Amino acid sequence: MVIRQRAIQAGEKQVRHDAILDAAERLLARSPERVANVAEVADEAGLAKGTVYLYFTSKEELLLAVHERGIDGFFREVIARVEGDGPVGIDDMIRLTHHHLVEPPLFLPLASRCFGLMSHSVPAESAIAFKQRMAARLERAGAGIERHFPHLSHGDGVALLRRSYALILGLWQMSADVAGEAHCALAGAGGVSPVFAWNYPDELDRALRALWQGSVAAAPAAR
Amino acid sequence: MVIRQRAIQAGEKQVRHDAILDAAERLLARSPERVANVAEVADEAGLAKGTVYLYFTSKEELLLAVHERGIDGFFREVIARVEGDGPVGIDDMIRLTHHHLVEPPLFLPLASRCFGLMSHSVPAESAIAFKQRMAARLERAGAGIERHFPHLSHGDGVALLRRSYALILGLWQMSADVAGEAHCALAGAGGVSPVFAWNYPDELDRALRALWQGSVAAAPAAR
Amino acid sequence: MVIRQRAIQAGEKQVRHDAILDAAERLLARSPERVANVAEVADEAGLAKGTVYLYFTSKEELLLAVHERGIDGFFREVIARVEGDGPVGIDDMIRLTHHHLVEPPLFLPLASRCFGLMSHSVPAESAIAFKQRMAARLERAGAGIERHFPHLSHGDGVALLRRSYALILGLWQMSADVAGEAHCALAGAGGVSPVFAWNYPDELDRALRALWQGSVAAAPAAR
Amino acid sequence: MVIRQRAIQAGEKQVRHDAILDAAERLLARSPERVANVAEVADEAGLAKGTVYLYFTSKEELLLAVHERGIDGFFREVIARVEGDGPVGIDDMIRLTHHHLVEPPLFLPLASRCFGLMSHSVPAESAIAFKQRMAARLERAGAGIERHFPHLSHGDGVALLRRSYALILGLWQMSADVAGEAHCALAGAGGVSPVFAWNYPDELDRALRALWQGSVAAAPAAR
DNA sequence: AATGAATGAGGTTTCATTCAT
DNA sequence: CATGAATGAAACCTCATTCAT
Repeated sequence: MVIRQRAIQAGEKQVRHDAILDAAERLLARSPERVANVAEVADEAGLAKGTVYLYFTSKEELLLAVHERGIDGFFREVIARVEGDGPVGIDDMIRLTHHHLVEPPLFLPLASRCFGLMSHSVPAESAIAFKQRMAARLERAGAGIERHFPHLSHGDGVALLRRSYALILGLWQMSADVAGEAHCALAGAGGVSPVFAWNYPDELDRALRALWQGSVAAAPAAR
Repeated sequence: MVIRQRAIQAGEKQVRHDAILDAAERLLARSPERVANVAEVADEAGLAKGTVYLYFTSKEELLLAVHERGIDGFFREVIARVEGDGPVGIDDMIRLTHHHLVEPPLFLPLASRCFGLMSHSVPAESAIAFKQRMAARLERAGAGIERHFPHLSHGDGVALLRRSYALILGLWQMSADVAGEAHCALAGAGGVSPVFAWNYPDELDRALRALWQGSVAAAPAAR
Repeated sequence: MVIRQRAIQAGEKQVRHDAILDAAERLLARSPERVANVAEVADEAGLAKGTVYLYFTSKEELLLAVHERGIDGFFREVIARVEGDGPVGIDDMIRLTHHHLVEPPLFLPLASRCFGLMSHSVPAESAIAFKQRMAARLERAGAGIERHFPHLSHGDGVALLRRSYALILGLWQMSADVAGEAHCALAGAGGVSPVFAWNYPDELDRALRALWQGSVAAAPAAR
Repeated sequence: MVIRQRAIQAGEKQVRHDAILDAAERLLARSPERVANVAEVADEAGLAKGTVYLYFTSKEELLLAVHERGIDGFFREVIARVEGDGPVGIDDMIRLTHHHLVEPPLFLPLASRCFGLMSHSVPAESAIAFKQRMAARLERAGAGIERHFPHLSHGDGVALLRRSYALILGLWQMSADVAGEAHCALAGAGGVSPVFAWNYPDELDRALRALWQGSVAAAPAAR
């Protein structure tokens, strides 16, 4: 392996850090059905295996970082919107969701894989730190949302986001479930049954819309 | 290992088949954080490793079968209720959900693990067959539900079940997420933040109730 | 790898167990300067890596077993001699030592490597069991020796063996010390210095003889 | 890492050289059960990893140097004593041994680890140089001892030191052997067996005393 | 049918050493 | 001289699956 430019300064290190995340992301996106091993990630990043371990404590932490970056992109824009001056409606929120969480081919598979993968392997400290960063984002986004939908009271924004995320993830898993191709095949074949007459993006759309409409209306669901 | 009586007749085979599922279920329930390996399952069932492969093509198929049995229990009772004579309300549905899906310690971890585990490892045929059995149950349950909630139109029952399941699974994963213990710790510590001020069973209850109330009311969410 | 005859019965298993030990021994003897890895051992035994782990919990336990077998051969013959009818003299003991511990090319390198290697890695249970088996042998051999050398009192036999072993090991390490070849080179070159004018087998001989003579004489060293 | 003053002059280099040895020694003493890695040594010395390699060809050479320094301290005092004017007795020698070799927590673990570690990794040149320095010390000490114990003839002093060292090292390894804690446990439990009824310092004391007494008496062991 | 011995691919992590800066 | 980022070989062990008995 050619010795690449060394990352001496903090900025350069950040670049390399991100390059590794990019590599992992590319691999994940390329074949969502499996988790790349560290050797592959290093290779994809044009680095040696050991170098990856200079930037990430373990493979799990690397995956968690990729995941977090995906979430972060979503939250940053949500927060920018809800804390900005313009009006924010349900459609805007759904559009953001699609753009950041549904369309990128890697987000959902990774999110789905992060459970079970990390619960066990990530040291408690990292897990807590992750959760705290997450909480900060959630809280800010939730509060912002509450400002835009006057019928929401304190805590409703966060709860809404939580349920949205549950739907996003849960529905995706149901569609990706056992052999998604099979799903398509059956949908085409059986045809009429409402069991197969759905596809993930549309169904998510409807479900989210129902959830939000039900929540921001005059008589919101209990927090 | 003692050589047990050979299962010659179909009935005996079914018994052995179920014994293996029972064993896997016990192990899963005993330590939900890990997936038992085949040797352990065989051991727990009082059989040899090779014997497991006489009844299940692969480990994945075995897990899928355990999962399906869990789902089946739920659907059988749902169908019995909605096709029975008595009245059925939202509370009844939520109670059944809790009883079959939330309370058994193994269901959710397993369901969660079934994605990603099976999507790629289970041969298409098995996957299709699984989906078809699933579809049949769903359809019957969905239709039954539609009869009990007059504002639902055709297909709404199935959609409602689908979204319910998404919430059940999605919320559980969020709570089990990265190191559930960390969650508890933070909940106790920070205290005030609505981000941590929730627990799975209660939140699921509220979310399901909101979903169903919103759906079965006069102006249901679009299918 | 060709599937070799399976070891079904206990006897066959013992054979395979020993075959693995033999393989490890051969490798150790072939290149005493390094510890073979498990893959090599398996290969040398004509087995797969995994098979080695069927017979030994870990690599350390395997090495410990090789070591113990070497010791065992020595003790078995010592015990046979001292518990037999014939007379036993110092020369006999020294001869046995040479035959079992000095001449086999693997014993000393392995013994030397067993410290530090195992202290950390072998679980306490195994270590205790090993020590207990060792103690039993030592005690029997020590008691037998005391019967043949009337001036020895209780415990002197064991102490004598202990010190003998210390000399065997300590002197060997000094000679094998930093690059044994260098030793030879210097011995030939400088010539006259008593520092280099010794070789392991002879020096061990003299040291053991002095130790035993001093110990079994009328006024033995304090236990 | 702060860029420390560069060592331009020979004296400064020696200081840095020793600082590295000190660091290695401290780490070894702090946790005798493991060999520190180069990064730790550098860190402990307040230097960068690469700097260590400016002063030592390899990790092995570094360890060898630490070891040699330990031996050197012993020999320097021994030589001072035996070449001094006062009388020197067996007790004095044993006292020196304890002070320099037994009591420092790092000496024996390191000495023990030096075999096998170095035999193959240290280039011949270094090994020869090491041995020659060692020989010079040994010879001087041996000769001095012969002057103080009139029954010793030429070469006996060196042989005595050699055997002493073998006992020191050999016995230590036997006591440190497989899981020293186990040893203690068994010693407390079984109680009566002479196999466990010993501890290193006392046994070494007795063994050395016996060796020296037997050697310096009128009829010494053959050289 | 049942067994369980044998297989061997597969992945993570450590760390001595090098060398661009 | 000093640094520390980068390297990549090396080694362990697990476990799903096969197949001789």
